[in-house]
Amino acid sequence: MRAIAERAGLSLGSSYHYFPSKEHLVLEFYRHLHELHVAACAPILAREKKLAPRLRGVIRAVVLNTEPYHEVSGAIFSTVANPGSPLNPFSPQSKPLRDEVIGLYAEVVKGSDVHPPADVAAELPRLLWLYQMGILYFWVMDRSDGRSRTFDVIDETSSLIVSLIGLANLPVLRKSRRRALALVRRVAADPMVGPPGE
Amino acid sequence: MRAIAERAGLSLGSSYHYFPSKEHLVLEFYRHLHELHVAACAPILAREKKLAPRLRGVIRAVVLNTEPYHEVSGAIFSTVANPGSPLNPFSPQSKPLRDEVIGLYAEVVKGSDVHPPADVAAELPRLLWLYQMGILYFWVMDRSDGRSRTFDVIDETSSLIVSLIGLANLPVLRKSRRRALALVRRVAADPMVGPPGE
DNA sequence: GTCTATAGCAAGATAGAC
DNA sequence: GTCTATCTTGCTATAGAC
Repeated sequence: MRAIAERAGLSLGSSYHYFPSKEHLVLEFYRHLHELHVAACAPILAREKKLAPRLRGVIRAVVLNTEPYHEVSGAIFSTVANPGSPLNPFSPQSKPLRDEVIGLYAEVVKGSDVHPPADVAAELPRLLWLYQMGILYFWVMDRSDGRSRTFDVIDETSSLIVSLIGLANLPVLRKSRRRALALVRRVAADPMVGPPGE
Repeated sequence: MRAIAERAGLSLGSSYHYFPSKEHLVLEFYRHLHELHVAACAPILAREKKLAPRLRGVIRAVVLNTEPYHEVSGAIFSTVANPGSPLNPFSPQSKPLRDEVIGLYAEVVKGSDVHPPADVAAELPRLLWLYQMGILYFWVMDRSDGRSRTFDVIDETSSLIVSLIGLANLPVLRKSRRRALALVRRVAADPMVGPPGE
């Protein structure tokens, strides 16, 4: 809070005039990042119709957006990782924003040329949100120059995911697919992660 | 440290006679848990020859072992999640123990009836270690009675992983498999995660 | 709205007597 | 080896003057 107040050209005390607590401030910060992200994604989603570049572009945009805060991301992550924290991405307090992000990934899939089977389509946005979380975790740890490792991982994994979706209908994979999706549904029904609109 | 000293029937000051810092204590705690885990796995690995129950048993044993510390696991996780912390599971300081855990998963695969292709076999132990990390993260967040959700996830995912390994040789999956494993090799070469013996 | 000053707390670690 | 007492630091948040 001291560092933030200093950057804002304010005293520590004054910052509490604008935000009642650190948590409120950080939640606003999340929302700010998300709005930047949505704006950065708009041209990508308008231009690209193939799923792979859509997914790749949106995930790359997350990292590019968040890059200015990489230095402090470790500290943020430490507090956010606490299961009891309202800032935890799986917490009920984070649910409104989480649902918006999941909605963005619904748009990534819906506006693409890929039309997965209904059971896949139903869970895919949430799974892609989880994928984004995984990438962000990798990014937090990544100390490579220009974050090249993160971008490498994004390029490869996004391509792999799209390939896997294409293969999901193969008879040999169908049984595993059904079991995996049933599991995702069960876990998502948990109040900690929660379905939209609860 | 205060709480630990109290549980040990010591004063705070005295606890520093046995451990030079909190980090040293926690690393010892990790090692203690790992040794319990190895002991718990021995009968499972001696009895079971099929990969699925071996993996399932070993992962379940991790959770069962760690269950007494679930209440504080969130706090531990908070400090451990920090990329700069020596207690971070991906840190160089954690490497000796990490390699031992990876070795345990090498044993899980090696002693089983499944003989995956060489490229898969080379990276599988590290991937299973990562899988264990993911399960532990889920477990930290899990507030269900008796941790039933975690065990549900373990049962399903371990089975799915073994199925996927069995399918890895299918011609339709071979290309994705090669790309995925190449990526894992590249990332594992990173000093943050690091190959054994560096 | 903004400031300074400080309350209040928790934590890691140390000093020095016994 | 163990204790008590304390240091030091870092943090969130508030009080109250201007």
